[in-house]
Amino acid sequence: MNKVSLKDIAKDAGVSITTVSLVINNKSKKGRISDAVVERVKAVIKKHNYQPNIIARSLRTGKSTTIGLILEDVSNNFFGTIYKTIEQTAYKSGYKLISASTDNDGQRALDLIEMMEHQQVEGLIITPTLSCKPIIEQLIKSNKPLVLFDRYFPGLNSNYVVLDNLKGAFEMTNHLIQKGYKNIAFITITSPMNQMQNRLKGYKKALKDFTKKEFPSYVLEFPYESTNEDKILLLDQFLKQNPKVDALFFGTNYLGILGIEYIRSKKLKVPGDYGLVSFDDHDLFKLMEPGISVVAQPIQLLANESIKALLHLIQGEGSQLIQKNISPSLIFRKSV
Amino acid sequence: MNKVSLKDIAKDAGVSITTVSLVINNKSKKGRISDAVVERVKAVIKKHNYQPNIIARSLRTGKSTTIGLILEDVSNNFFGTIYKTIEQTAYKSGYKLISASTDNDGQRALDLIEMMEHQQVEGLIITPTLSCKPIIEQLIKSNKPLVLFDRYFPGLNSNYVVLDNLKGAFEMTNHLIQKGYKNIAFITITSPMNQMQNRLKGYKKALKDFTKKEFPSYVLEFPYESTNEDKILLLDQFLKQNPKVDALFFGTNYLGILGIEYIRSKKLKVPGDYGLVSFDDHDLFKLMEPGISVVAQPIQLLANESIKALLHLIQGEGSQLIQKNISPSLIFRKSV
DNA sequence: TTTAATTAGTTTATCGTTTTAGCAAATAAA
DNA sequence: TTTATTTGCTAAAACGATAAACTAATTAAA
Repeated sequence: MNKVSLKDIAKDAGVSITTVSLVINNKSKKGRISDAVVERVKAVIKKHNYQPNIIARSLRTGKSTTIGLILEDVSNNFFGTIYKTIEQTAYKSGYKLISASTDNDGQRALDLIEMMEHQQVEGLIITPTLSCKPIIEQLIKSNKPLVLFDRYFPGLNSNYVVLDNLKGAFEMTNHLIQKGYKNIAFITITSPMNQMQNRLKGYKKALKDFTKKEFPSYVLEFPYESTNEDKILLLDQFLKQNPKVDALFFGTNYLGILGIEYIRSKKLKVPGDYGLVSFDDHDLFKLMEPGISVVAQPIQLLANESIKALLHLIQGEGSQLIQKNISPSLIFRKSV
Repeated sequence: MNKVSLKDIAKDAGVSITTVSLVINNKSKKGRISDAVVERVKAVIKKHNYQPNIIARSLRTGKSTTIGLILEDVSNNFFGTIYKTIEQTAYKSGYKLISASTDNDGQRALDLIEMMEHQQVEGLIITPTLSCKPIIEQLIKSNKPLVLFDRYFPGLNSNYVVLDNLKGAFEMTNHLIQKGYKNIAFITITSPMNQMQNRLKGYKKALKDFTKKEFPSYVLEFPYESTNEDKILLLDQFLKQNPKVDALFFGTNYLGILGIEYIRSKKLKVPGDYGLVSFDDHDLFKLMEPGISVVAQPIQLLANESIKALLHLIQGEGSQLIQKNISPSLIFRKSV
């Protein structure tokens, strides 16, 4: 290889490698290198277009300048955007990123965390699955810089950045109430992680806060492992058993899409037969006729807060817990 | 740090670090280490849950076991899926990935390639922008393992994995002809890269091959920098100037979506007023009523071929050029 | 019996940095 | 003038692995 090293630069500049190293790391003051020598060395560096070998540097300093990012699924627009935003900030700050998707597979999540540890990442941002709890406890104990994303474990004192799911569901339910709907159904999926539970809580809280028994709660929870066909069937059953229901609030965007398919197959009208809203925005909700009102996540903000928090932890500034509940923004379209 | 190193294992097992290293790298045969010692060492490794320091290994071997992946935009489902698939295969093969998005920004693409070189990636998969041509030429000359993805430079002898865009456009145009459309418009965007040009070529080839002057060609090319509003306006103008047009073939999915918005705003019917098809699949095309027929890219296959090719190059097996034109699959829905 | 070959390891150099400790010369203080 | 301090720089150790060269003991061949 024609790669130039410190040694080559040192020889060409007629100084020791230590001197070159000091110049590169802007420690010439501390190393008491004269301005003349600094200039000379810099010139030689430029001449050879020298860049330090980061692997050697990592070995010596013990810092990999690598961050691990574990998401649910990068191929999905939400996580893809998160990834892209985090990546950009990380690079700007001199860190590289290694990332992977769990697809909500508990074992895979554990394997990935271990793999990242092995890759000597300096810190981790993780969208955890339930299975991660013990290992996350360990990581916290060992003082590893760690930020949970999208969901967290209420019992654990971890750093996290999540959407304020409760608030989002609460406000959207209020919106439906104000629009005159009396029998609002919340359609969700049973999930062991707290983000889904908080959405349900927000819905229930809205009903409770605003009413004197007028507003009954209708909750349909799909089993976690149910297929799309199962869900359509369950939804059909549910709506037949609850004919009074006049508005549907779907707990995630893919449930919302499923709902739309159902509505269409039954030739029902939105907002005529049902008011329809969903958690999480999606292209389809924007482009459909009518557009679907949603509780949208401020994706860039979530990503920025996460990486900001992690860099803060890595750089060891302060040791307070960072726990951010980011407010969602409601987007009103024509489906209500 | 409580990190155990080769030295610790060696001490505990009562052997030299070389012996441990040989065991770890499965070179005990070549190093003539007795089975008994191998077993003892392995036991100690397991006991300490030792994993070699990959940074030290990289420094010594000169291999970073890192692959660079430069895509157009990971937040978009197509590239996100590509990323995810490549990542999985890479990890399985012991490589880690560092990736980034260009957003089709020429300067950014160049910066990213340089950054990846600095990170000492062993090979690169790149979705190039026009600006990349010179640096790619250099990379080829320096024998860097390199696979272009999604598009390539016809003049350069590079490895690549791309969709057979010509074939896709050709077949879809034929499909429209067979369905009885006589005045098919191809709506595309001017792009300096060859993938868009090949789509246009495929469309023109189909018209030429199948007809004796019966089938005129109608091409609308949006300027590269036009806004969505510009495009809608241009489309409106174009259709008014060409009232005979009875089918619209959009060159990319986001143009297709734009087309659908236009159709909707004008209260036109598909396939009544216009047959409508698009390149690249999209959720919306599946879920709309009617579903839109598309030329779909076999995403997993494209990703697998790319990473397979790169690993092949990195492992230095054979030096023939790898140039894959992957056939698209046409998905027929109700829009024709 | 002597020599050669094989076996089972070890010693040492090295990858390219950073960092600690140290050495002269120059300057300041006593 | 002698001693202490500062200035300007370098030598050498270390990070944790791999790989080439080497040693000593045993076995096989001559």
